[in-house]
Amino acid sequence: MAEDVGRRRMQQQQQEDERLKAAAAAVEEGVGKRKRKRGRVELRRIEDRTSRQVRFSKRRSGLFKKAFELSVLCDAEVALVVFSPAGRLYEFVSSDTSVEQIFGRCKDIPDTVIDDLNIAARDPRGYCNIQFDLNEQSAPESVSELNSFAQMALELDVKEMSMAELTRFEEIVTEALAAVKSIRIMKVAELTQTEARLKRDPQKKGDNWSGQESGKE
Amino acid sequence: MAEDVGRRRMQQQQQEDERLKAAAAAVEEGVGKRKRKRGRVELRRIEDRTSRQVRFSKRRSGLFKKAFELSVLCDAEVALVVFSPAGRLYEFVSSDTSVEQIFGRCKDIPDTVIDDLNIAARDPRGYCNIQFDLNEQSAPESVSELNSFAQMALELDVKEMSMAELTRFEEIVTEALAAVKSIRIMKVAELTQTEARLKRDPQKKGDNWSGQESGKE
DNA sequence: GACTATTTATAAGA
DNA sequence: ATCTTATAAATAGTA
Repeated sequence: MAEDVGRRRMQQQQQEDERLKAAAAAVEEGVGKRKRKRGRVELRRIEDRTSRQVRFSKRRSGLFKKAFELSVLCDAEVALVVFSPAGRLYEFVSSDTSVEQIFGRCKDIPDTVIDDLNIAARDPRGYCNIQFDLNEQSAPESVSELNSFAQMALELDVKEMSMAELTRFEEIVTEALAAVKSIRIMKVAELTQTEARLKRDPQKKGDNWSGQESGKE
Repeated sequence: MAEDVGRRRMQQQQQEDERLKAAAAAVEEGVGKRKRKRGRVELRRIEDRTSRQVRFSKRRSGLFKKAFELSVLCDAEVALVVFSPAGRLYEFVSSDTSVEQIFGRCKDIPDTVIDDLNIAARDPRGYCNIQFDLNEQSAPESVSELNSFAQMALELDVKEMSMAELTRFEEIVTEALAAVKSIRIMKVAELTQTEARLKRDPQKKGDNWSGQESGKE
């Protein structure tokens, strides 16, 4: 790590820190009604009805726009469905196929959790789910998973979470558990075999774009 | 950066024009030196393969983040599926239901086209999908477990833990997961009951803004 | 993956 | 809801 580089990062990091501090402060003083800076929002359910409605409208627009742009720019198929709290449904599909068709394609493909945002990736061809490959870091960023969870747990009151938050939280904990298990198993293997010499041919976990991509994505 | 304050609208319009002109110019002069300004992109399929891949990654991340934020902030159900050009599938679902379930809900609702962005809205009024009727059970007050775990996760470096620590940690996470699950289940039951009650007494909604929205369109 | 220059998105206000 | 403006985020291009 270069020192000067770290200095640069401080700037961006400051924003994160501020958010964390704000969240922590909000938790401490209970129901914060402080005057936040414009544009900044803590990631939790908006309590005020009107405000929530407005934000829903705006953000929904933004989300659909983004989805549309992604589909055009990158020639990707995108299907997006949003239920408002009132139960109204909004949907977007990039191609001429229906939502059901696109989603029907999901079924036969096994899951592979990719990151901490509840994104799962499936590879339609040659999916071989490697559970624990001791030779590799099968739990690469899982630690960050734990950290994000821990952070979330500290910032939010679990009992006050909305369904979406709770669901998300549960997913994170699930991932965290998987991560811990994986880490422990690797540790066991490490201790058992002084060295990793179980090196068969490291199979590539399928390709997504050009065929040679290590790690995630 | 304050010289242009007060002319935002004009500027935005100008930017649009610039984009169009630039695009037209680029087309005219063929493959010129099109050194586009940063951050600006014309809305059409990116030809360069590598560039397309990079943008896909970045924008996909952004899109999923937005989807997640919308689900949390506005307590909305969101289902998002993206197929990369290579056929890899990424998906996000906000609630505890599967993608298929959420999209299954779309079928019986008549469409209403909203705008030119292929967004359709459907009003679910009149159909029922309540499935589970759970009786509220003992609330697992193991929230403290979660907090202790969170604390632990933040203070300790998971990768540096001893076997004993790891094992203990795994236990805690397991407990935490159980706690979160039961909390969420209870919440689901809660919501379900509320929902059922609303179905009977449509008068006393007051939980979302459906009343105001119902007149729209 | 990181670094900025810019553009976008959007939270408050009016 | 609409428009404006200040700020925060996203991200295109780069090394």
